[in-house]
Amino acid sequence: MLKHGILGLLNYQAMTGYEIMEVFRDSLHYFWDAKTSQIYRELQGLEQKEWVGKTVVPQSGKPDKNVYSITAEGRAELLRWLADADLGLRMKTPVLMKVFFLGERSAGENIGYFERIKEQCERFLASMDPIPQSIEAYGELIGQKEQERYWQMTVEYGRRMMRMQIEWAQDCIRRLEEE
Amino acid sequence: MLKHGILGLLNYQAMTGYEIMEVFRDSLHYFWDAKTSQIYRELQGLEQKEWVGKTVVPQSGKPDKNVYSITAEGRAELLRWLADADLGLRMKTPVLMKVFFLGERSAGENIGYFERIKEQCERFLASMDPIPQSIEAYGELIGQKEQERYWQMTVEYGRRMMRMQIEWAQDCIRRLEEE
DNA sequence: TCAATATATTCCACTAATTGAATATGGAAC
DNA sequence: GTTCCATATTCAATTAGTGGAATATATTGA
Repeated sequence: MLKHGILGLLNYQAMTGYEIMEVFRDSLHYFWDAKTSQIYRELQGLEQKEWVGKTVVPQSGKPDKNVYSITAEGRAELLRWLADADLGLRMKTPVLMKVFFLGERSAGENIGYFERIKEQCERFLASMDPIPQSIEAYGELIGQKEQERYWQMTVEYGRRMMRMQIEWAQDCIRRLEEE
Repeated sequence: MLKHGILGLLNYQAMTGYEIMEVFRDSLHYFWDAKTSQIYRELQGLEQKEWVGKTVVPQSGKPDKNVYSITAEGRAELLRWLADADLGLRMKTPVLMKVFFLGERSAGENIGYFERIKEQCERFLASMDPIPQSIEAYGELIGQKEQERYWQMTVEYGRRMMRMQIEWAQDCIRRLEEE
């Protein structure tokens, strides 16, 4: 998955590992968390597969930059992945793994647990407010205005997800308070 | 995560790897998919950590059964994990990794993509109908009636998640049809 | 001027999960 | 009677991801 995410970004423009890390940290972070070390390792893997090429850009003083760009094969792989029958709906939901076993704790403690979920989701929801703006700015910057609508769809998903979790946590609290 | 899920199940009653696999396949599957081989490997890991103990039960004809049961340390670890500050909200959302890069394809193709998401979620939502019943039956079977309410909460999350995704996919289609 | 932050990358040990094959037996259906 | 399914477990190769340290320099702010 991360492999294809990186491929997708390099399809917009050539980038260094550091720049890719920044995009993940600042923009994709809310649906895919990637550690710097993994991004660099994936880049090496992509290079071996010849889905990306590396150009070393010497810099005076600073260490050399490795600028990666997508190859024709890489682009073909990106399109293959997008067309793949796997829609990407399967995912692991760690919060439910915990909730499933919450019976080991007291109802009071668990109400606290759901309150914290609500709080965290509310804070996150609020923090998403400026994202549509920065998406627009980024689209403008890299000259990819047509992509924006899809990026906005991911933000919309994030928002709906947070609202859903807030309502669900509220419902769980109601169930626990009921008796 | 899987480690703690297994620990949670063994906390209800002693089980073989095969029985744990069945629970994952039949009940936890919709929020945590676990391969049989991984369950057996995790059991070995849990045994090494002394969070579970193994009793070999000889069977006539059939190969011996390894029945695992939780230890005092295992139970302590389960409670520690439940009380942990990490609520388990961070997760990877592969569907959004794809949607983010859908701009490489035509609007028509992408409408098809979202239609398939809607269909799959609707099918899944319908398939969840009998789950609350089987949860009740399972709770009765293992004499854990008090746990049921938490299991029902995970089902409720699943339902809300599916409804959210259906509405979101519909919204994405609307956006793509708009112009 | 000192410390912190940003740029830029690499390496390592570890944990987690996937995929699939292999082994072995009992029982039910056809 | 044999094929398939359920029971029951193990092994191996591979991929994916975590967490953190190490290295090196430039710029910014207090």
